[in-house]
Amino acid sequence: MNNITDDNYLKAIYHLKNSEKNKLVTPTMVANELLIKPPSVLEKLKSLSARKYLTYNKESGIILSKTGKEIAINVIRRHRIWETYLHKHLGFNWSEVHEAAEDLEHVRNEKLIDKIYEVLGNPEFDPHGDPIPNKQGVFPKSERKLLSTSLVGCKLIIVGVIEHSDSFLKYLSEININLNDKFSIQKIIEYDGSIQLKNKKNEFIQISKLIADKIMVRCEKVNCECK
Amino acid sequence: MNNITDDNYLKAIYHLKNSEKNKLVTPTMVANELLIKPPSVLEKLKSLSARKYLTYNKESGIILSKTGKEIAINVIRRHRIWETYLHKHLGFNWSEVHEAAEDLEHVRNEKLIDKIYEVLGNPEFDPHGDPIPNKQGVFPKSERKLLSTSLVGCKLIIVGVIEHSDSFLKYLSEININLNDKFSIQKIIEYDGSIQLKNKKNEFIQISKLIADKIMVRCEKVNCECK
DNA sequence: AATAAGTATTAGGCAACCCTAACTATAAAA
DNA sequence: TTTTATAGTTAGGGTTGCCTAATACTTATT
Repeated sequence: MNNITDDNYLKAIYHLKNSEKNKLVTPTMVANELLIKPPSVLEKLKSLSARKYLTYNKESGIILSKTGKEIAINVIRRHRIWETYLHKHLGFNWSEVHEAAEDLEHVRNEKLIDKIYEVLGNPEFDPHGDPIPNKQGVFPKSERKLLSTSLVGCKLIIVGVIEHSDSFLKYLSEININLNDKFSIQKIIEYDGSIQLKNKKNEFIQISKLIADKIMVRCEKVNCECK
Repeated sequence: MNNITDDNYLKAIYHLKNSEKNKLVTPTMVANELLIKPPSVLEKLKSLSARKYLTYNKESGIILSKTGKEIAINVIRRHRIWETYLHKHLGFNWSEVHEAAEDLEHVRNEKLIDKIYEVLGNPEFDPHGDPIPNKQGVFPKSERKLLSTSLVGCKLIIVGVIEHSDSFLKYLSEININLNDKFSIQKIIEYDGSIQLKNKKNEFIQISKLIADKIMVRCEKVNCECK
């Protein structure tokens, strides 16, 4: 439970690095992510870099060191394991898990996290479809891609979402799209990029491009053009 | 997760009040309990009393207000529910539960604590035999008494321990005394107050007065003199 | 009553985190 | 190129939570 702030900074930096690939991570980006002001970030960066968790300069931005990355991955690991546990063992739904996990991720008791990981059967993905790194910090491989990059005829399985907001997750539940559901792509409207899906019950579901950009899928059609 | 320090102060004060009944709670006692120095306590007391969680003056010592007591009981409730959960659902033993619970007790997600309490079947006692207050803050009744106040012939069931230290709990396990075990009292040595117990397998276990002072029991012999 | 011992308090400091205000680069736009 | 934003930085502040040193009380003990 010590160093909750360190945890949060390192996690935020890690996330930023991975979301905006190739772009560099700046103090202002971190400030926005953590809902604080840039000077606070600057100050903390000094402390974190003094402890060799990262380096920072204007040219290359903030770069996590090996140790810094390990800590961040560990926080993410704990977060996702808890989310999975809350979902599978305590009946929390898609949109409820995040908040509780946000606190639980800071509990550093190793035996505890090992135990619930084991009880869950060493899962590779959390209830949002996000990969759970193993104890060595290695993420599982998967051929996930954005729904919006799929083609007519793709046989899809929903493997994850990019946005975790309550409203988004609730919307998905409402239109009957849930993790591990299977769909085929019926039609893609050129005009606005919206997609018509067909589910197992032969019902049709219409999805806007905006939504399709936030859903991760795996295409199970052999040799599909989409890959 | 906010106000972890407030939680810890209020919990410490509550515990002190209840352990040293009738005695008044002083700043130095709190400092010792929390492993900090008296001036830190004095300072915090100002803040807590400004927020009406307690009152303090030299004559009556530190006295929790209704709200203060509620918060303390809630922390204790969360702690004991987690301990029970770790023990029953995650296979932690007697001496392992405390440390993890010390962090988990600060996670304030109500749905989470309600859920695990429910999954456990609304238990009334934790793995150390300590009572778990219900959601309204009411502790369950029980006729527990110290083993050291028992008499020859008592038919006892172990319902709790007063000390939670690792070494103590490990010792009890080693000499084969565990929660809910049943014993009868075979002999009491006047000279040093040590007690000879007989277990269900007719094995004898010798216990010093010091140990007997830290074990809570319930006597199941009808109309026993010990009450 | 005088000394010793321990408790309560005040004063003054330090570190962690966060903030606003103000200044400096830097990059985009006019 | 000059203006205008925007991002980065520094300076200076506030709060919380903890500390040491010094002082003021109390309470035993001699």
